[in-house]
Amino acid sequence: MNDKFLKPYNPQETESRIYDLWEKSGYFNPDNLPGASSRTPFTIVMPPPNANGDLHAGHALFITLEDIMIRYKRMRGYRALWLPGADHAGFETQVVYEKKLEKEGRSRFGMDPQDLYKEIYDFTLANKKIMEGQVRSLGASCDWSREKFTLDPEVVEKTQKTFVKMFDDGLVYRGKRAINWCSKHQTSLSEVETESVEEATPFYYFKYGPFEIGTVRPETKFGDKYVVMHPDDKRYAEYAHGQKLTVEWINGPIEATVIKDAAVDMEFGTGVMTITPWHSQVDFEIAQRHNLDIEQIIDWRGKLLPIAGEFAGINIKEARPKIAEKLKEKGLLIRIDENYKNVVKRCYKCSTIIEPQIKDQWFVRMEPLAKMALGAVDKGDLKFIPDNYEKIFRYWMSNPIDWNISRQIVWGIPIPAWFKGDEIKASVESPGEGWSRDPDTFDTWFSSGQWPLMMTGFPESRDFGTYYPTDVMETGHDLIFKWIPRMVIFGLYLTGKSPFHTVYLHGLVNDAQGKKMSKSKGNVINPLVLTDKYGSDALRMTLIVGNTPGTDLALREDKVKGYKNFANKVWNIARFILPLENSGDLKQELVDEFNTTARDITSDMEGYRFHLAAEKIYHYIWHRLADEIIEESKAETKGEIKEEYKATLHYLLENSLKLLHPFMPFVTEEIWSELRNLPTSKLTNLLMVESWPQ
RNA sequence: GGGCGAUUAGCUCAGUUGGUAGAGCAACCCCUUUACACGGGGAAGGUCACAGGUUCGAGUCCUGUAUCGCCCACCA
Repeated sequence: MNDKFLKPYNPQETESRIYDLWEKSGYFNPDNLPGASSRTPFTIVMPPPNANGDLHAGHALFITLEDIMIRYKRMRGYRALWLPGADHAGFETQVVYEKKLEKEGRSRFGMDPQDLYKEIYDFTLANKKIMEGQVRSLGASCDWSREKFTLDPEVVEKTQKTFVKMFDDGLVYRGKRAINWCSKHQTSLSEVETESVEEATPFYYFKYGPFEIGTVRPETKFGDKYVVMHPDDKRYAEYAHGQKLTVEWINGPIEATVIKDAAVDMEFGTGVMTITPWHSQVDFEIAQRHNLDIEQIIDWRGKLLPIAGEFAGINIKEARPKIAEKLKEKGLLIRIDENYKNVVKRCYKCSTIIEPQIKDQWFVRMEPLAKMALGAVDKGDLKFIPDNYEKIFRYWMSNPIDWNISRQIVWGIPIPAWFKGDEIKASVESPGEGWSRDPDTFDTWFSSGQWPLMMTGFPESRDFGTYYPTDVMETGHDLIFKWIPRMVIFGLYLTGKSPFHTVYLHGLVNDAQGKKMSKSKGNVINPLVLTDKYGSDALRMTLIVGNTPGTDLALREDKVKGYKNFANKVWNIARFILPLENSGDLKQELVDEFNTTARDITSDMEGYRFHLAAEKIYHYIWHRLADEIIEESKAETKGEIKEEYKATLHYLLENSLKLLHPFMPFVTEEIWSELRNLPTSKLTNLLMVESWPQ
């Protein structure tokens, strides 16, 4: 027996060596597995980590979960393929990079877009490399030979072709609509990139001619020359649609026009409102219905335009109280309701209040696509774990809002759209002389939504035939709206098949007190610090045991320590058993008992109950094999082992290592090589390709 | 305003189809016994949020209540 067994298990000296062994074996690529062509494929596409920072605890969790599934299926005889990649993460990365620029006293505004792109590209590639090393350190048995990046030229071109196809199919349109504008980041954002927070906002009642109007946004009211009420509202029956009135307003008298529209809620406020179509989707729709003038009041930086007269150039935040004050001086302020609660949208990155602005953008028509997705769920082609997420998915798909895919940032895939006067064309290459390209880039989810297709070699390749549709999509439950629907939609639209049959959603990894980790709270736990200290196997077990799908997990260091002790326990079991001669009969009742446990664990693995499987193998190894069976095997004479136990102990150790391997791959593989007395240069007979106990 | 989830031992959490409550850590007692002190043995600890209901039987199913958490939402 190797001398290293005389010392406690040392993950630091073991893990990277074992990982190299696996990687060199070539078995991460399932085409190299013994009998590959006759194996049934099992495929997982790794959610590509954003290549803009270190791996966090959430990454560690998904890498562990997916690696468990892949290792299990590989041992079960499947052609197990796990496809790794990295995401350029458009807006996310640009925000990270802008912060970096800010620290250096620089700004992206005024920079040459080409230079900026090049800088972010270098930054991202450097991060990507570091990140890949971190994924390896957690033991991920993914096929690096098939790795892709969302900005690989081939991926970019395919992504653009999808847009062109959707344009031809009438599924994308260029249109004016109220978009979510972040005045700090100078870009539009999709619905999922904003967060709505309820806030107490003063609600002002102003006198507007003969009417009383309510608003939370006096600063938008300069252009309000339409006063709208419900056609059935008897209180205002004397006023006719289209009637003109002269009213005294902020900067003097204006001519107001009465508009009757059913969009007005008679119950709310006074039942009368003035509209600001450029800065509200509801108002914009009313304006379109009646063919009204639409005028911008607030510029792209959040300052008032010349229409505001004396207030022009003032930031809207400062302008609001000033304008209210002026209206009060003019005797037009009736009262203020200070207790009004209003929902305010903010940029999910910088919390800047989102300003609705009307802008020409590309939108994806969601309704027909959402119907396809619902159909897949109805047919049972798409299942969710835990299953309550099906309801959430259905709800979202039943109320789809057209998706704005235009972003005014350089870091992304260019939208292949071309303009010449009023003409619009969609094509990857320039249509010719005189056409200018849309300067915008795609929302990052437009490319990551196609990720399962890209990773499997859509539209035609040997891989695509073999590995698409994939099997499981494992990701965080926070992506139930952001990512999952988009992948399902693109998969169904482009191939007619859902890109996966099962969606496994894990919860958030919180701090030891169960509180959400955040940089501002300073409670972020770096998983790599834990693996350095206790080993990756220990962290993996910590993240799995007791962690049910969809439920958040509190990451406690003492738990990690506990599983480091377990790794050492396994090590010492090996130390006890390995020197014993492996011969003679098996004790059938112990074998039967083990097999019953193994079947139970297998059933948990098949049912995605990894938290139970992990706990059961842990319990068996420590409290049954070590505490009881090994103790029983000791003879009266010191140092002697009962003859009839020897072969059985070998049997139980070997098979326990197999059951434990998906969870704790490093320590089990290390013991296995000693068990098989393998020279480290020999790459066959690795535990990772052994058969799962039946 | 809707929706979802949670409420089980001091702490963090398990408990698949209903059958007299489990783990890890912490705390208590004993043991340096020749695989392991990153260890072993033992003891202790819960009216499973509350109130009803279904059932021979409910932590597990149904209804309601309370508290906490998360998500969604273009009523000015």
